[in-house]
Amino acid sequence: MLEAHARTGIRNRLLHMIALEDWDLIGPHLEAVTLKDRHVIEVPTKPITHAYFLEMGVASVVAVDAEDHRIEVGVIGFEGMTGVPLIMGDNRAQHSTYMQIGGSGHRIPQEALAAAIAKSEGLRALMLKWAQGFMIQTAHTALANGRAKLEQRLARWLLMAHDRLTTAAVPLTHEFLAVMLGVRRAGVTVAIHGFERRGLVTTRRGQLTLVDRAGIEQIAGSFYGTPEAELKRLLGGN
Amino acid sequence: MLEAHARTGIRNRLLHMIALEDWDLIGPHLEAVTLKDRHVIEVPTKPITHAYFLEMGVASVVAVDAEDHRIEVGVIGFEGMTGVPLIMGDNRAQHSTYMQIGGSGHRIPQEALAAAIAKSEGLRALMLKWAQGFMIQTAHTALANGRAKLEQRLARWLLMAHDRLTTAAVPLTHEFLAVMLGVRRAGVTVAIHGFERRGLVTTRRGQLTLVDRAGIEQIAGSFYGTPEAELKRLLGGN
DNA sequence: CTTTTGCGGTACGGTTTGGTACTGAAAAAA
DNA sequence: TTTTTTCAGTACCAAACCGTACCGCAAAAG
Repeated sequence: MLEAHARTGIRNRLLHMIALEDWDLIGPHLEAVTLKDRHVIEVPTKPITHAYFLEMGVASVVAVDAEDHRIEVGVIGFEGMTGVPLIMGDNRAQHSTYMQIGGSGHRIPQEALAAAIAKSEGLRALMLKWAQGFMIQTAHTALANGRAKLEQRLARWLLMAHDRLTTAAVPLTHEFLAVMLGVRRAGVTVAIHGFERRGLVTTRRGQLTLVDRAGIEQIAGSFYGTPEAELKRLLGGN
Repeated sequence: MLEAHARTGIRNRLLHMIALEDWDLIGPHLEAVTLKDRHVIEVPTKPITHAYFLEMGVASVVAVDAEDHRIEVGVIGFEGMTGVPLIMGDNRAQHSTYMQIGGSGHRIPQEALAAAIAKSEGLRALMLKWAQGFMIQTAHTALANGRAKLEQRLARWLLMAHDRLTTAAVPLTHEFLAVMLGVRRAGVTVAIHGFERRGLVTTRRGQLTLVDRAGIEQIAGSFYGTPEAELKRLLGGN
């Protein structure tokens, strides 16, 4: 639980943007949580018990179908929250959501969130705009999946991760990157090797560090950037 | 404009599900429209002036980036409405939306829709659930784009179109199918030829008719079906 | 009926990616 | 420290798909 005056210590953009008069609807219900690597937040078809406002780390939202095909459809960090369906009035998880890079955050029970959204129009508007931003991200993931090459998609992912981290180090194995991008592990290895050879990243076992962000942006081209710009527009430039 | 008693003639699922007490917020603002092939409904970055409730035909929502890469991220028919961002409190079009297969519908001005959603909780809940269903569709499009083969994606698209048409004939050129799937026109031609050889479809210039829907479903596998089932769950089985 | 345009069938080389598998090395566990 | 596990590097063939292009034919326009 967080008192109103405690918000100064909060990094989460959404929590930060909650109007003072709405804070009583959210703050008292928040529970600080540590979120380790691979911590599972939502499981497909199961009820969503909490929404998580991340402070640190990166969560992956992964779509899964009946034949176990899977691919990442969105990433969430300190700029947003998990549990988008809750905002839409649905309490069933559609996708698999888990921490891709460990961190921390605050979570709120589904019931408390629903009550808060029902009571405050401002709160509802804020979260709907976040949901809209997340939709845009998913749409652009669909675009990248369909038309970008492996190297471009990898670059896009690294940039999105970097945006949500405080260091340039991305602690992740090739295996997990491959799952998220929906490609072979070996393909990721080769692509990363190419980045390394061009001086864009350095690597260690289970870790990858961005060195030349501009260079990576150049590779990603226009597959990166639109969702980020749109989220800024939706939530204001602060 | 539609009177309350005129709703019996309506095929659109969403309009049909609007509660009687909410109808006054919507019905009087509706304008019947004929929607020809390629009719443009929304243009990226421009304001959304109307939301369209389709009666017949199929609309495509196509994501576009700065380098003009494009791919379809959703299709809409009589089961839904265009202008999802309006539901989320945003009035700017993110994607390109246009009629892929001509038809008809009713449109409502953005302002009237916004006012209606603000006034009625039930109306808001209904449309939010539609938006949630559309999000799921987009996520599964991302999944199919990343992991399905051309043949599977084509099968998926044909099934989604068929769901929204009254006849088994899909009046569409290979060229447009290719744009939506984000593949070569020639690739579509070859794939359709394969379907035809297996007796799944018959073709005429600018038209394609489903013959063996079950066979097409088998090809699409689990890439088709989830969004459809989820929309049913969200909006009720009626 | 003739002309023009757009659509579909086909081809070919090149690139990208998948499937699979083996290996050495780094990190974690014993 | 030794053993076990996990991860990254690499290789090979096959399949899928792209870029491009040409040509004949159907449908629309004149």
